[in-house]
Amino acid sequence: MARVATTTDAFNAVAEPRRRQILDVLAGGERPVTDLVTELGLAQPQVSKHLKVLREVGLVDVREQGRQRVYRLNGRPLQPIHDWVRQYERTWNERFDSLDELLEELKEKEKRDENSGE
Amino acid sequence: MARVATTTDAFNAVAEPRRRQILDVLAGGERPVTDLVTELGLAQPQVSKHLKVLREVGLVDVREQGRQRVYRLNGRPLQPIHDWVRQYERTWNERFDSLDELLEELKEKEKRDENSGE
DNA sequence: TTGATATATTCCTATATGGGTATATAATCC
DNA sequence: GGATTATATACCCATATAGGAATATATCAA
Repeated sequence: MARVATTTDAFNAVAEPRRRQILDVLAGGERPVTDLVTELGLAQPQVSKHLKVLREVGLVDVREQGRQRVYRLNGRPLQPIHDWVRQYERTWNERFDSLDELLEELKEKEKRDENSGE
Repeated sequence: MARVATTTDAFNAVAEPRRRQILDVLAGGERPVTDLVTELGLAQPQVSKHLKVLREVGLVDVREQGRQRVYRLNGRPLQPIHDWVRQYERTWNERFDSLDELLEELKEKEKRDENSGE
C-alpha cells in the first residue's frame, strides 16, 4: 500500500503546505479561486486541485456566484487535530498546573512503573 | 513532484495514523521497539521504519540499553501544529471572548469588506 | 454568435511511501 | 564459538500523489 490518501482526513489534507496557505488566506474571508491563484502564486489547475482535496475533507465550502466559485473556510474538521495535539502540550510546555494535567501525569507515571518492572 | 516527504516536518510525520499510535503509546512512558510491536500489532520492520521517520523529525529520542533501543517521546516538534491549528479554534468554537480573538475577528471583517468591493 | 473569463478535469510523469519479506547487525546467553 | 534475541536495513511492488500542460465547461460581454 502507498501513503494514506490526502482526502482521508484533515491530518492528511493539511500536511501539504500549499493547502495550509489556502486556508490561511481563507481565514481572512471568503475568496474566489482567482484571488487564491494570485495570492499563492500557483497555477490555477493546481489551486483547483488543492481546493478539491479541502472540499472532500470538509475544510472549505463553495458558493457559486456567476462564473466564480467563492470558497469559504470551515475549520471544524481541524478540531480532531487540535484535540490530539493538545494532549501533548505538556511535553513542550513547562507549566502544567491544572488538575486535569496533573491526573494525566499520574496515569503516565503508573504506566511507566508497570513497564519498567519486566 | 510527488507528495511532500513524511520527514519534512511533524505535520507530515503525524499524518500517518500508525505514527500517531506510536506517539500515543510513548506518551505513557518510554518503550523498547518490541513493546511497540506487540502493542500496535504491526510487523517489526514497519515499526522500525515508522520510528525512523519520527526520529528524523525529532518526535522521538532513542536510548540504547543492551540490545534494546528504548524510544522516548519528544513532543516539541508538535508545537507548530498546535500553534497553527489553534488560530482556527474560533471557527468551530462558539465562545471567543478574549480581546485577542476579537481583534482577529475585526481584521477578518476588514479583509472581507475589502474583498467584496471589487 | 463570438470571444473572453473563471474554474474544473484529464492526461502525463517522477517520486516517495507503506507494507511484505528477507537479511544484516549487534548484543546476549550457553 | 554457536544460538538466540532485538533492531535496522534492503529490496520489491502497488499506489497516490503534485505539478505541468492541455482541454472541457460554463458564464458573461459585445
